[in-house]
Amino acid sequence: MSGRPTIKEVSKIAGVSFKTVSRVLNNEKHVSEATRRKVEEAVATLNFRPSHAARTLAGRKSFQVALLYDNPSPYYVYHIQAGAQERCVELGFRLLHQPCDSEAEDLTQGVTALIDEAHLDGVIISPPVSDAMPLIEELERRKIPFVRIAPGIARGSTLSVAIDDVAAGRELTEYLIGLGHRAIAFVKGPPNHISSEERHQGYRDALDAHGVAYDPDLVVQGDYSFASGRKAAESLLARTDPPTAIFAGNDDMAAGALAVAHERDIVVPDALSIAGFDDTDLARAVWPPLTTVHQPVRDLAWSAANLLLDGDGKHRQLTLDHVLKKRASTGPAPKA
Amino acid sequence: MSGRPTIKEVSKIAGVSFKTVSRVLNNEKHVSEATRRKVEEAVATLNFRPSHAARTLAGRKSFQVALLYDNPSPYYVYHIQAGAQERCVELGFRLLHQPCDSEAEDLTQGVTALIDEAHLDGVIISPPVSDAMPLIEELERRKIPFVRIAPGIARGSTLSVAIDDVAAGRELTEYLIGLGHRAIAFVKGPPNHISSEERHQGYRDALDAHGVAYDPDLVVQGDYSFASGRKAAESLLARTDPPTAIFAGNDDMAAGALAVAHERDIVVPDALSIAGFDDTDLARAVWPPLTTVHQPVRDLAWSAANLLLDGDGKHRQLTLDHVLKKRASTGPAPKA
DNA sequence: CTGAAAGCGCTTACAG
DNA sequence: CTGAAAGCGCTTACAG
Repeated sequence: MSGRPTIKEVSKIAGVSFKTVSRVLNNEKHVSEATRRKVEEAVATLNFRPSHAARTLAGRKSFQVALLYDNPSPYYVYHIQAGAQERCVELGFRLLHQPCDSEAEDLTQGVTALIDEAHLDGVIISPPVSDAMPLIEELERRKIPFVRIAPGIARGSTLSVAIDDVAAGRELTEYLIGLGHRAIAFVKGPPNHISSEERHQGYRDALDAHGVAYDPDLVVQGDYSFASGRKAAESLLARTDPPTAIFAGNDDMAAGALAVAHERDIVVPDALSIAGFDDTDLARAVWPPLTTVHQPVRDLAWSAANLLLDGDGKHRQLTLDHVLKKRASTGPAPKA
Repeated sequence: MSGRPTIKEVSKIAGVSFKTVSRVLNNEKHVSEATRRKVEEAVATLNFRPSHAARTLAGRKSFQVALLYDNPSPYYVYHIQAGAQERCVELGFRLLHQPCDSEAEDLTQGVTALIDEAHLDGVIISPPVSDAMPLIEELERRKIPFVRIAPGIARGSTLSVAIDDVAAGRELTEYLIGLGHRAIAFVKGPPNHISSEERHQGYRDALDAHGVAYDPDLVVQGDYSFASGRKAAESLLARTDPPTAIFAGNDDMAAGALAVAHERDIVVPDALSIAGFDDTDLARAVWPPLTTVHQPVRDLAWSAANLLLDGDGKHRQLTLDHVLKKRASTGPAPKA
């Protein structure tokens, strides 16, 4: 039914055996330049495309890897996909985008099913799935190559790419301290996102280093959503001694806090400084634009794909640079 | 090397021929309940997963479709992916996420290559790729099943799902007119997004219907980006007779216009009303929240997948409802 | 309701 | 440097 030409038809036109066509397609050595050229011409003439299914079935590689994600942030997912996709295509691999539920009972089963069905050559795992330990352990047991993006737990010897969330959290906090702030609140992300815990650790480290007492009442649980940022800000600003600065674990929550400030006519940054994390589009779209930490999301995924498919096996853990972005949502602490 | 069990091993354990196992896997009729049960048990015991490559190669269906997208909006792409993915998985299909360049010379060639390599059963095409006519025509020629999301051109008899952008643009404009605005600016999206042209048409229709003169100087070209919204607002507000309302073709541009207003201490909505389109997360994250048109992005993609894979062949064009969201970024026109 | 044969379009050893 | 045989793990006709 499908008029797709096959390797055999190509071989007929090129006047060689179909095995030779296969060699050319796979860029094998030991093919004379003349033969190679003839085959390439025949391929172009027929507009031949090798069947991926046939290659996968016959060969020992599928040239397919999956990207696992479970993240409510369109911005994050979009850039993770773009970076991973770019590097995979460059290296001749297809990338399957696989949403999943990192908390689900059957996460491991679902992923191993995909691995088997699709004969996957490897898996790229973005947070928070990158910290789903039962899955990670099963992949190690089955010797499936994988790479983790921003894993917080047991980074160990597995392939991984991340930024230094602790250092970034510390830098941002130190910047706020430098502006004169002492009552600095922190809004945490969901517990299964280890990065959030690390940013919180950096916040504590900075307070300690500068002799500012850590006040647990100024640390509020959020879930990385805009709504949770609103809620956190409302509870913080309801205090008799509200903070002069709010450091939210990501930009969405910072935007939520900012909306609360606007509603209450609290001028940012004059009366209240607000900072986020990630430097998503949102950070530049709100007013005033958010002071935040730029995270190279796309590069993280690009590097992860590169490590998985084209790594040297030696450099197994990669740490990329982050950048503190000072914008108008933060300013000197108001005089008491 | 891979210890994957095959259909033959399942058949041995179940005590039937491997052909019968195939029947059970494909939910064919004419299998006794007892036999079916035995096979299913064997499948569970071995944790058997059929090889997708083998099924594709042997059968005439690959149970694979691709989603084509070329859209700089993470929000839009994320929800399009989620909706299409959900319905595909429900119907037993795998969805390949395929970014592409709708303006590229070799768009058609790239897509047909994917179709051949992956033996695709169909294609879901999101805007602006859904209006790349050379591609659409080639798919028709090759009789590849496809469905277009929000196509503007030649909707014709091809499968498609959309909202009524003209009506939505008209409603939003009428709302602004109802608030007393007469000098209403419109910021257009990029020319290859036909939806933008249609929203603009709705804007014109509303002006006409209410006897408001159409002023071409109040229509500014943008490209759906935040930055272009900023630029548009800057040029509009530099006029000696600036508009009292700005209707931006999407939320990102509206957010850009809003930022300009903030910078210049123009109070929104008291001195200037601003409206967007799409109702992305951004619309609710900025201050004041944007009046906009809610577009059921996820449903559009879900319905597109459904039409492609489970349609009745009769209802070929689907129009989903939009909703005007009145929020705080628009208000009565200031008294002259 | 169930089965034995052929074949999908490639790659993998193995030869020469 | 090139080729003939076998086989990957399934589905498709064709039988009975």
